[in-house]
Amino acid sequence: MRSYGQYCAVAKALDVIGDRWALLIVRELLLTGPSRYTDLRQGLPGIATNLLTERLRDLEAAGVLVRREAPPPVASTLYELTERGRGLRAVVHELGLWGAPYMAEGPAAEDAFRSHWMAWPVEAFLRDSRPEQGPASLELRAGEDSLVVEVAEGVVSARPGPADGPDATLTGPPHALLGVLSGGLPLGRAKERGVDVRGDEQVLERLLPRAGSLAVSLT
Amino acid sequence: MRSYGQYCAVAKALDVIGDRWALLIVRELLLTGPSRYTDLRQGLPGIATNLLTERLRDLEAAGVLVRREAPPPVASTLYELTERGRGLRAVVHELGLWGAPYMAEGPAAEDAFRSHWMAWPVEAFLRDSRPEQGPASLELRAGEDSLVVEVAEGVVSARPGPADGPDATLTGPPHALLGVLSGGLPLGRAKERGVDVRGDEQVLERLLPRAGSLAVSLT
DNA sequence: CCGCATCCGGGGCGATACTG
DNA sequence: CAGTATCGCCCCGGATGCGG
Repeated sequence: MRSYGQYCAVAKALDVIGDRWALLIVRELLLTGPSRYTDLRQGLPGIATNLLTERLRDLEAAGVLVRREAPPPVASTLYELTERGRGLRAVVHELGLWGAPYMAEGPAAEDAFRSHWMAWPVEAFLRDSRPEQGPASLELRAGEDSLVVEVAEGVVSARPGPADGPDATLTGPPHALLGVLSGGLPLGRAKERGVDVRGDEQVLERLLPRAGSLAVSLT
Repeated sequence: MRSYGQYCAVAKALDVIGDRWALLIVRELLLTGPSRYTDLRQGLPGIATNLLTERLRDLEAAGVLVRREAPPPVASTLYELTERGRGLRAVVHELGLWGAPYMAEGPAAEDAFRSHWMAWPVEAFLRDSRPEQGPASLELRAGEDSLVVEVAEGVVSARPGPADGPDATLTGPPHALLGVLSGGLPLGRAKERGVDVRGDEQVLERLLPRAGSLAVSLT
């Protein structure tokens, strides 16, 4: 992008990651780790292929990410954040916090959704209230893809799915699932809104926040 | 700007403040408080007047800022952040932290600079090491305009200048002044680089960080 | 002087088609 | 799978004009 031409740290940052789609590419790499071109495209619905290529080049030139050749038998090029790129975690996190209220309205008619985007609310909202219990896993499905939430020794983590024999599976529309994650939508009401729970419901009780306990509600 | 069409908090945030110049307008209002159109233009060198107008309209429609009619005898319209707009402070702060390393290289040939942009490094870097002493003031000048730093009872604050009888005045090129503020450039070397100190130099010793004590150096 | 509105050229962006 | 090529459009940038 054209430089703002201002000797100011905020302007200099925007010179590098202020381009359209740039921070969303960083979001994808933060959420999913090293990714192939096609995976990035999958996680960035709406992006034009030439723009994705151009941004990847720009961000590589700026030292935000690197291309890496995966060893055989995969034999594919991977895009991976550098240390400098991972330094954008706080920026993306604050943007997500600020944008969270817009999620309460529910998706616009044409909005796309990917389950792995829930990794951010999962790590922001979910806590292990029973750290003395053994490890457990939970699969979230809100469309084609899925997200796996794993908890062990008090630590909650998320990664793109699917899960291998999860203790529970939560399926439903994105808005309802986010409502459940944020604690604003009790499980009973969520079921009325199309959320389906399979497996051990106690995993949910272990992880979910209490209603109204958070500053941000996605209901 | 055109929506990303993604049901994700980060994308929704960028739908609102991802437009070019939008976050820099927020930066200005965070730094200087309620401002007139002309003052904003002064603090945003390089912006086209139609774009400033258009962004102000967009941000007003989004609830980030409000227009307010100043009472006589000023009789001017003021632009002011809403509570929601002030919520962007953390976003701008993290962007500044991430962009700070680019300041170390010094300004590009065509970079503009405004003294009040130093308000961010001032509040990020300066601490009152002698809170038992009375209030003091310091004026920073790096061009036409100036920034006033005031310290009282351990609290350091900054506002656009000029100062009324400051205890000390620091004048010089932007890069050198930032080096002094960040603690990476000792005052002796700074004087070799064109920094001029007038008044009570002890005010500086009271405020400046020790060399190397900060994670970010602007030298 | 302040606070815009209008006009126009250029380039970034978006959608699709195509290729090694 | 991982891009390249093409093309239309709209946003952006710079200049100018203009009413209060």
